[in-house]
Amino acid sequence: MIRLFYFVRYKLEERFMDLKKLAAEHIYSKLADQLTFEEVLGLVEIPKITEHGDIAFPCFTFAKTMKKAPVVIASELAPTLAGDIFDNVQAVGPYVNFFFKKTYLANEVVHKVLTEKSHFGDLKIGNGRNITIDWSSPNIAKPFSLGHLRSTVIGNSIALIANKCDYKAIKINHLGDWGTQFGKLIVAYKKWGSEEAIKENPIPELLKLYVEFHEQAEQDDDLNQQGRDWFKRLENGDVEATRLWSWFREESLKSFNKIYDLLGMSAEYNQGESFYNDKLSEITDILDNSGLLEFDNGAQVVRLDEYNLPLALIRKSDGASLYITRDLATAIYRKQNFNFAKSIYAVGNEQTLHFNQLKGVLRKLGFDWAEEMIHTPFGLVKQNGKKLSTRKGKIVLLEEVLNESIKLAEKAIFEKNPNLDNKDEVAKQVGVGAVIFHDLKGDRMNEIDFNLENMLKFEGETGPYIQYTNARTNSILRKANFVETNDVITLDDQWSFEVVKSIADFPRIVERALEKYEPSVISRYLIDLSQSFNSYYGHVRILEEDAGLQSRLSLLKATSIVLTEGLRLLGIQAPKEM
RNA sequence: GUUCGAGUAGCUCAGCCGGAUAGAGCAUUCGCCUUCUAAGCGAACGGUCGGGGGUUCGAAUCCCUUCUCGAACGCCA
Repeated sequence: MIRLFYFVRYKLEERFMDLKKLAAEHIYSKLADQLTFEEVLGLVEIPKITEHGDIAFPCFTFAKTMKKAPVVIASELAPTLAGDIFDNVQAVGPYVNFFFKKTYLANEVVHKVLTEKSHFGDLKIGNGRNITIDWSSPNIAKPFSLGHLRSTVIGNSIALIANKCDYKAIKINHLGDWGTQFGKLIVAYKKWGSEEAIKENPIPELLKLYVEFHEQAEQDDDLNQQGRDWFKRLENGDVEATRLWSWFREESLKSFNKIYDLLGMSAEYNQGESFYNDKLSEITDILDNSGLLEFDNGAQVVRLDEYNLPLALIRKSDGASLYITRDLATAIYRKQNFNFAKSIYAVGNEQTLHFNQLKGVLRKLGFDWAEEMIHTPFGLVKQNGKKLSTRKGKIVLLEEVLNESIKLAEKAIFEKNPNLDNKDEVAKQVGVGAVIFHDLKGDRMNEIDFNLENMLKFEGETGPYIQYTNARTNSILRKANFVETNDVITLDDQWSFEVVKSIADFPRIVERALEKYEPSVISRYLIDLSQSFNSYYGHVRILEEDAGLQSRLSLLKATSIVLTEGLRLLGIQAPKEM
């Protein structure tokens, strides 16, 4: 009874949306006495070569039980596996190859997308539960670097993907707004700074002070002590220290917000490190009462041998807290206030050990939700094979990169489509889109060697290429005054079929992107879909006045919906014209 | 040294819960705008999937080993 219910639901909701499942269900219905549905699903695969059909069923595993050669089994099996959703089911060597009926699949897929619109691919996985995302987290008084761009863009996309899967994503900007460096900055400001200069040009001036401090401190160690003293005063609520700190923080936030506006991204909460200043006592009590703390060379540590991790240093010899202490308080605060189903940290690869230790300590403290803390690391941004260093003033300013990209987009529009209405807006969408896509195109863990020229390419596997493909579909739909109908889709050429199959894949892609917390699953997919579409466009004339016109336009509409939605999941706009 | 990550075409990468002839983009060469946006399409060129061993009917993919590169590794964050 339960099984039947499942089966009916499955048919209604998913039947047409996943070629593998669709074929597996069919094969299972013929081989139910020999295999379970899951076994069939595990065996079916999508062949690399189109001549081998849309779905292949390898017969090697039957060879032993049936005591026959796989080739023989395949040829015997093929005729029994035919069905009305297939044009052709044939044995080729040890495989049974299935060819879907193109018109059937095109009709199902296109109508489903036109009906569901941007909700196509929505998945009911999260049941409305919260996911917190430790997001962006630039350091106050330092420029917004390309490293923070990665956290911003990756975390934002993971949030959007989670929301599509029925989670409620909460991005929390864990600003680096506390620590000894503010003591140092205060020292530098008092020695060399000017109020007017900072008001005029906040971040570059603050950066100048920061760099100057580190240069001077190399000669004069007393400066470091003065820095520590001023930070102590700040912690103790000294009026002057607090005033300067607040001012630096405000000026920095203003300039960060300019960048967030440009990217079209924002946090649900700005809760930086300073936010937890008055929330450390709880974790301190928990640790003191846990019996886990041990003294080691004067400092207090927690051993994590059972996780094969080096011990975690929790408290300095002078009793002061450390990074991990603050992060423990942060994790507990987030659990208490947001009751997250998962807590994601979009933070660089170099902090993997830190997060493993954080998780280990929480686990030893008996918090079982530590299992739901997920660090989604990403590779470093380098230049000429070297890490970018703020301290030496070697840094690439994100704002300049974005503005340069927008300028190039303007130039491209001026050359290619000078009559475009809202040039400025589109240039912004394309320029910013190029930078975002470049960051999200590859595996998170890949290191990025910064290269402005590569970053600002608008041809090939780029953001603008996807946007252009979408603009193309919209241009044709406009020209044709397209109106949706319920007419049966009659597409049966090979090029449109590739587009149909790619569209049908979208829900699975969303699911996979969520499973792996990997935006590049989406970006890769969008490249595939765009290539399929552009190939179709190159081979078939869409605006031909014949019986298939409405079908072709419907496919374009469906393609546009999926491209737009996919770009949205990356945090990229999809202009209808460019 | 220990622990992670990575090594696939000249360059940047995809494929990695094993499957049939290892795929894209860039670069190079050639072709396609008097009909839908050429930010495009088609074609050519380009490979000891770091090396070695193993498991398997079958390995770029799994296991072992080795080399190379990167990151992290106690009082910074």
